[in-house]
Formats: sequence, C-alpha cells, structure tokens
Amino acid sequence: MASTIYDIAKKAGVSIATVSRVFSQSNNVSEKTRDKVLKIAESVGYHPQAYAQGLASKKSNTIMAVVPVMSNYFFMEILGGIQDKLTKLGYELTIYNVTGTGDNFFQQVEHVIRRRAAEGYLFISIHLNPDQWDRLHKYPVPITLIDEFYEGFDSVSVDNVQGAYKATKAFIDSGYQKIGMISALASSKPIQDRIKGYELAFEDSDIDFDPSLVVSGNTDYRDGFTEKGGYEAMKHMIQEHPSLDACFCASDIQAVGALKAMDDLEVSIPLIGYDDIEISEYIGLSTIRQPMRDMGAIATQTLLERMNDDKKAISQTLYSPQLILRKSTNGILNK
Amino acid sequence: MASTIYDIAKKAGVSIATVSRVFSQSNNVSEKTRDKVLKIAESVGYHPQAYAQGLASKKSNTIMAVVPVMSNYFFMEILGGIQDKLTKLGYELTIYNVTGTGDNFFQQVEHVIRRRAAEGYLFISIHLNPDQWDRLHKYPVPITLIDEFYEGFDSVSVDNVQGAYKATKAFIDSGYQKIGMISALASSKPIQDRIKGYELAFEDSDIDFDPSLVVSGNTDYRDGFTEKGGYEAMKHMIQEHPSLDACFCASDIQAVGALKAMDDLEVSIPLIGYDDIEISEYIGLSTIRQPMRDMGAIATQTLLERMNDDKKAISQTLYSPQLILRKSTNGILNK
DNA sequence: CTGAAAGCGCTTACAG
DNA sequence: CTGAAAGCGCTTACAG
Repeated sequence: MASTIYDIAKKAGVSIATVSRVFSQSNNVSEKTRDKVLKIAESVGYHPQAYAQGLASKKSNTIMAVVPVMSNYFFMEILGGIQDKLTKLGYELTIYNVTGTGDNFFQQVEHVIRRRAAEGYLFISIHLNPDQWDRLHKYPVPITLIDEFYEGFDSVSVDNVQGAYKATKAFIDSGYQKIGMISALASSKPIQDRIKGYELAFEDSDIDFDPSLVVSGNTDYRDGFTEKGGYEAMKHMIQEHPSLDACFCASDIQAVGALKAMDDLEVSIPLIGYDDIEISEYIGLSTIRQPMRDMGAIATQTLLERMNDDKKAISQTLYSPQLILRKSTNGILNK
Repeated sequence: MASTIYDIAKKAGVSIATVSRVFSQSNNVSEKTRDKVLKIAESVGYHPQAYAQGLASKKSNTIMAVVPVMSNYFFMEILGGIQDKLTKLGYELTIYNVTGTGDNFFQQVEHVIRRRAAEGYLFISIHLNPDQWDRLHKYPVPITLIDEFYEGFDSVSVDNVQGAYKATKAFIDSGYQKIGMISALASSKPIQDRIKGYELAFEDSDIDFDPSLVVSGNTDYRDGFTEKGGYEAMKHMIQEHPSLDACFCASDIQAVGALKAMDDLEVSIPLIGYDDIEISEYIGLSTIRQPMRDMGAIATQTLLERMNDDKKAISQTLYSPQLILRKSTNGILNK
C-alpha cells in the first residue's frame, strides 16, 4: 500500500537517487525531472519515511525536549518559547516525558539520549546528581540545560536563591517579621535554592529563622507544585501560626491555592508567588518573574550553535528574577 | 565514537543477531550470553538506535499527538491523560505541533502522517474540512480524533452545543435575559458549536437572540482563547451593553480575564466559563466541565485497539459536559 | 539457543 | 544533471 522511493522512481522512469534528490531539496535536478517526480509522488501520497532518512543521513532534523512532568505551566511556557524559535529554523520538536522516579529516572534520561532519536536535546528541569551528570558527559550528544546548570554543559537558568531572597527581603524591609514560606518537595533543587534565599534574607536582617514556617502540602503529585499543595500548606500554616503576617510561595500555582485557603479561613495577609504565569497578572498576584519564554528561546539558540560547533566555549546563562508587585501585596509593598 | 551492534557482537564473541535478541527482550538467549552482552553494552554505553530499529522492524513503539498550538491548558490536560495511559503500556509519546495556518496547516498535518514516524496518531483539536478529512482517510494510518469527529474516524469529543446550551439555559431559567457570550475566533469549530448552543437556549425560551451580545477580543494569539482575549471582550461588552446581566464565556482562561475586567470596571454579574481547568475550582469560577484527562485516556485506549485491529468498528465517543456551580454565580444559580 | 544472510527505505560519494 | 552501488544499523525468518 505505502509506496517507496523505488515505486516513484520506476513510475517516473528515473533512478532512486534522483527521486531522493528531489526530496532533499538538492538543486542538481532539472526542472522537468523534478516536476515529473513531484507529480507522481503527489498522486500516490508519497513522502520519504522519517526512519529511513534518519538512518541513511544520520540526521533527523529533530531536537528533543526532555521534561519530567507533563502539564505544568512552567514547562508549557518554556516549550512555547522553544517552539517559536524552532519553527523559524525548520527543526522539528519532539517532547519526551520522563516518567520514572528514583534510579529509574536517570535510566530513562540516559536511555533517551542513547537512542539518538534527535540531533540535540533540551533538558528542562532535569536535576541529577554529580555522578549522573558526569556520566551523561561521556555521550557525544549536544545537550542544553534549562532551569539547571552543571559544569561543562551549556545552560540557561534563573537564580532561585536570589528570587526567594528578593521576595522575602521585600517583606522584611516593609516591617514584616513572621513570614511563612509555602514550599514543595524538599528534594527538588529549585525548592532547596528558594529555601536558601528565604533563609538568607532573615540572616541578612538579623532575624531568627524559624523552620516551622516553611511548610508544604502533599508532594506526591507534581512534586507539590499544585493548587491543592498550596491550599493545604496555607491552611496548615495559618492554623499553626495564627500570627503569621506575610507569605512567600514557591510557585504561582500554589499561590492560587493559598489565596483560596485564606479566603476560606477569612484571613488576609500579603502574598508573593513565583514564576509569573499568565494568569497571575489577571488575578493580581505579586510574584517573582522568571522569563520563561525567553529562556526557552535562548536555550534553543544555544543548542543549535552547539550542534554546529562542538568546541564552542560552554555558555552558562543565569537570569536574575524580577519582583513584580500587584494587588496581593497591595498598600503594603507597592509604595 | 558511538558503538553499534557490530562492535558489541565482536567484543562478546557472538553474532549481531544475538545482540539484537538481547535488546529485543527475546527469550531465545541463554542467561550466560545475555549477561555477557549486557555487560559489554553497558560498559560502552550502547543502546540500539531508534532510527535503525524503526526501519528494520517497521515499528517505532511511538504514538504521536498532533496539536495546533502549544501552551494551552486544554491540551495540557488532555496530554496528561494520554501520557498516563501510554506509560502503563510501554509506548512512547511524541508531540507534534502544527504551526502552519490556512492551506499550510493541512499540508503539515498530511506531511506528518506520511512520514510514518509513529505507529498511531492522536489528533487533538485538529479541525479540517470534509475534503481534507476524506483525503486523510486514504492513508493506511491509525488516527483517533480528540475534540472533533468525522465520519469514518474513531473519535472522542464533547458536545459543545449542549455545553453552551446548559450554561445559557441555566441563566435564562434563573430569570436572566440580557446574557452575553464571550467568544473567540469565529472560524473555530468549537466556537461555532458553542454559539449554536447559546442561540438555541434563547430560541427554546422564546427570547430574541441579539447577535451584538456575542463578542470576542483579539483572536490572533491562540485563536483568542487567552486571558487578554476575555478581558478585552468583557470590557467591550460592558461598555456597549451597560445593562448586561449575565455572561457565558467560551473558556475558563478567558473568564479569568473577564473577571478582571469586571473588577476594573466595578461591575459584578454572574459568569460561567468552559473547560473546568484546575484553577477554576480555586478561583470559584462556575463552568462547564469537559473531562479532559479522561478524554485523553479513552482516546489513547481507542487508538491502541485500532492499531491492533484495523477492521474493528469505528467508535465515536461523545461526552455530555456538566455544569459546575461555584462562587462566580453565587446566590443566583446555586439554589 | 545461535548464526548467516537478506532486507528495511533511504542518502551520498563517485563516475560520467 | 543523472545513475549504479555501497552503506546506514538494525530485525527476522530460516536453518541448524
């Protein structure tokens, strides 16, 4: 049923090499021959098969984004930035969702780059330990990290310590003392950094750090970066610390849950989220902005340059996140 | 640098067939041989190459989701459902983002299935005209449609006419008359159906239909299914129709924008959205629920069955959407 | 349980 | 501009 290059060649009375050339945009084909081949190909719905092309040419024209969980606003925005860039450059994007946990997680990551299904890889929020990174280093495959960095890899990330610091310090500078933090999975690297920044702000201000003010909800699903996780955490926090007077939240999506918890419990304290996802502007959520689309675009650019020159100097781009003030901190921080 | 099956075979002192069998989970290999091969493969980081396997076996173990735009909450949820199902079954998911517009859009769709990079395809919100569907029908490729249906294709969709009808009728039954609708790109099929349901509710209640009450914001980006689109539409609507007393919104994400517009203009009328994305519960948005994750899972199931039996009867699953009442219609519709 | 060999559908020097 | 031929790295009857 499905026709091959041989069928087209026979019908057109040319060699398979010629048919191949027509489809590979080679200009070493006469106008006349090209038209004939194209017409026949069109009539039978022929198009070169991806796998055969990939094997023979050793090029797939594909770059692969490797992400730990699907359906996450942060990834969605980054993927949007990647897609915009890639489309312009004629590359195809494949998205690989690593579903494993623990050791299996790394095995999946390693597996996917070994299979050589793409010419280059964008790792989004893939956090590994040094042994694992070193091991990945052995593979002669272009990889650019997003939201992570490690010696020897190109990367594009945001300073999480600084982001959390800015949010917390803003509260402190406005006179707040009892500032909670809604956290998520403790082993998550961005969380560790954000907790570090949060702590640092207290240290710099000579305020004692109270670990019981860092709380998270259930972390089983999406590492706790969910509305529900924020809701649970805020509820818990208010019950344990009725005198809480401000709160920093590890993600905007958790902040959405936290806002509802406050509403349900009829308390109202200033809140700062993290990410600046699109809805934040509309619900008036103050937040620490990460330039997600830009990060996707820059990382893509970096990867393509690496693919063209494997001895280019390693580039590590580190963004400074920005504090955006809106209604959720109104009348307090805004002036 | 990268080793092949030949290298492994030579080092292990076996034939390439044996190495291949070790990796294809065939059990026709002695324990001893398998261990030896695996050890050597591990030491050099060998893994069969996807393209060579795909070509030789004519199987890619991959299914492809074809989506029109990246970064859309509706797709994200559906993809989540697909991913959950697929992971259990050992298939890989590739996501293809159709970026073209107009004729080019269909060409991209056709192109992607011709390349045979996957064993089966899930088309999410891919809306074509009859000629185009018929043309796609010629290809001997398993395809399941999500959020669309067409004669001869397996599909999983939701009754958009009914959804819009339910929302509008609920308003009418509560005594509202001047009910606006926030729409999006007029040529979008779900929008056409939702407008139809909206109209139908008026007809059934013998109320005159006022087309000027159907408004949309800018539709350039994501067909207008954006916070901004909803914001603009609501602002416009309130200005043109100060006596508006309720509003149905074509998506929750637009409703988020609409809520802000109401807030900015200091008006407050009941609002019903569409989709029931995760945040809706937390911001108290009444909505028409589409079972997005379920749709993804069921469609995946359907596709896999089709892949195993190409003469199975066509299945067209049509969900009835459900009205969910929350704070945005409080005290009015809730009892 | 194992190997030799043909084949999957392309690309790409090489020669003309 | 075009063709013959080798090769890409696997899988899979077939035979033993």
